[in-house]
Amino acid sequence: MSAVSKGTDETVATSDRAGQEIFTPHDHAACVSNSFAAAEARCESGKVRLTENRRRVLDLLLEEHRPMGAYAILERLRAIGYSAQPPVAYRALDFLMEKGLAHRIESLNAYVACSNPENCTNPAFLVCQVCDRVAEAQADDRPSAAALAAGKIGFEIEQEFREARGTCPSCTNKA
Amino acid sequence: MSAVSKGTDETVATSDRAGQEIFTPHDHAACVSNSFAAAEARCESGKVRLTENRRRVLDLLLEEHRPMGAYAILERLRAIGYSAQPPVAYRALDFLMEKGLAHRIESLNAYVACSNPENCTNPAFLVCQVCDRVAEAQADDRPSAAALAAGKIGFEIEQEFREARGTCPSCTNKA
DNA sequence: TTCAGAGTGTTATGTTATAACACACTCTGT
DNA sequence: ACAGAGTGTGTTATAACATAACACTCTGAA
Repeated sequence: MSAVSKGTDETVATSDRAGQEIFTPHDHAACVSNSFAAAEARCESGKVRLTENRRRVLDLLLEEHRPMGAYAILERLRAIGYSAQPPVAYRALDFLMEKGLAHRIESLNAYVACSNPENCTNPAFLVCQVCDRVAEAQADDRPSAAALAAGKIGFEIEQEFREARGTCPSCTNKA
Repeated sequence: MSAVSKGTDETVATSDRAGQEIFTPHDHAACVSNSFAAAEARCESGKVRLTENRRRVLDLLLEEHRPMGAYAILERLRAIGYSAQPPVAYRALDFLMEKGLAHRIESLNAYVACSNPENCTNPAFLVCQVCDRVAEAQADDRPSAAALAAGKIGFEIEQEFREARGTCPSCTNKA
């Protein structure tokens, strides 16, 4: 298994992290190596390991660079010659999410690799309903509407989900 | 079928719409009549009808006042003597969501009655992971982090999902 | 009165996720 | 060396959530 992408649209790097790198060419090889570097770093300290299975799933997510359902991941794993029952995918995904290397897109029941694992605290996702890609944006530092409401009533937030469905710029232009 | 609640915790009305009415006593009978009034109003103009099925499902959601899975709804429908296959629930829920009378909680795969159907545009949901209730807050008028990111890259947002998982005040106090 | 559109009933199936249990691997302390 | 704890895997089975498809009924307008 190679930690390497499919080789499409990975020519131009962008520095802005507003999310457009997903909908336009970007330095995908860097994505991959960043992500694996972060993954290894996060396993150094603890007792957990970046095992073969977990690598493979991370690799698939990075390669696709778009949300994948757990069963799509399983199919791919089988295609490359591994036996894989559902728990295999879910365990790997749980690990990756726990370590901040992947995110669940609630509105799609699907999973994506984190596009910025070094610096990912409050991601918001822009989900293109045409091409099915997802851009990950870092939320700004203003408290969200949910956080404000929570503060008012003494609700303690543990995790926020922010997702938006719509049409990405390149699909808008095609239409 | 009565458009009436179970009769618990429905004593004190609150006027603030920050969401606390879900986690504290409130005038539940008013909820119910507001919701049915809105439902009827939204059927006046069009060709669609607030049919028995749709009434029943709305009534159940209002009665529970917490998220219900589609299959929980089906169980309840059967319990009160109606045959009900999955499409029955999903069709009613689709209708209610289309008319803004119910919302889907993506992170739970569940549905709640809208707590403020007259004035509901950008709801954010606070989901208590202990008691399983959901408060619905109206988002403020600031653009969300997602909207800002979207604006920057020309992504056209159609719908936003804002959900937060955490612990509600009364469950925090019990702990 | 008939026709179109809206809604229902039903069967079957597709999709997503987890429980549970036996086993294997890898450290660590002795 | 090896026992024990903790971590991870393999596998079977099943739970939970959602939709496709088709025949039928109802209602209101032409």
